[in-house]
Amino acid sequence: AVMILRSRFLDARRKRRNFNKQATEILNEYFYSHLSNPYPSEEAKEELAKKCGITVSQVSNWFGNKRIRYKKNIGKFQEEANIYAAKTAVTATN
Amino acid sequence: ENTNPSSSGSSHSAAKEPAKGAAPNAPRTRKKRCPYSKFQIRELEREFFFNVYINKEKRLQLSRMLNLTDRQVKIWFQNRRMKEKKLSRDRLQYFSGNPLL
DNA sequence: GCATGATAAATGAC
DNA sequence: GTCATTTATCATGC
Repeated sequence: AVMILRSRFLDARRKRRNFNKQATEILNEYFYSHLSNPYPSEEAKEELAKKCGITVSQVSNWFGNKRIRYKKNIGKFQEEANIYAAKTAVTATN
Repeated sequence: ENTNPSSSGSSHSAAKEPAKGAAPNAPRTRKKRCPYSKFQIRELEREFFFNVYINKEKRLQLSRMLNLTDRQVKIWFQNRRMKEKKLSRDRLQYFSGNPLL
């Protein structure tokens, strides 16, 4: 039984599964509302992890990938940026 | 299996700024990430198994054997220790609160 | 075929 | 030394 769990852990480590849409929404909201400094603190990471149902390491991975891929091609993310900018603007007015 | 560009040929091989002396205002270019070969990884892991912290002598010896710089071996051990720590955290999280145990 | 999450070299703060 | 990070690469999803 232990061996089964161990093997399950080992191959589950690198099996990649996309996050659900809600988690991605939460992460993107934070990223685009902190675009001038998209570096969440350790506490913010823990809170995001809890809300998204993922680990803190996964939050760090997501922001690392997001930062460099956004910087590398800002134009590709322009539409996405506008969407979340409008979304946060709406919530700010409420 | 590995055509390793780092630390090859010339014994002093500068790790950064391959540009010739033309530009004095060195725009220090970051060294490109170069994945190590299976052989290099095997030997590094073997040494890591014996001692997580490597001393200067073994570091120089390994760097010569694997055609890497001292700095590369040193950094590999640092990253490897961080990896081990993360693996421990993941293991703990995975097996904790598991009803099957 | 790229998008995406995870990992492997490399840097820098401290 | 640790450790968050940058960057490229890997592996998978779709």
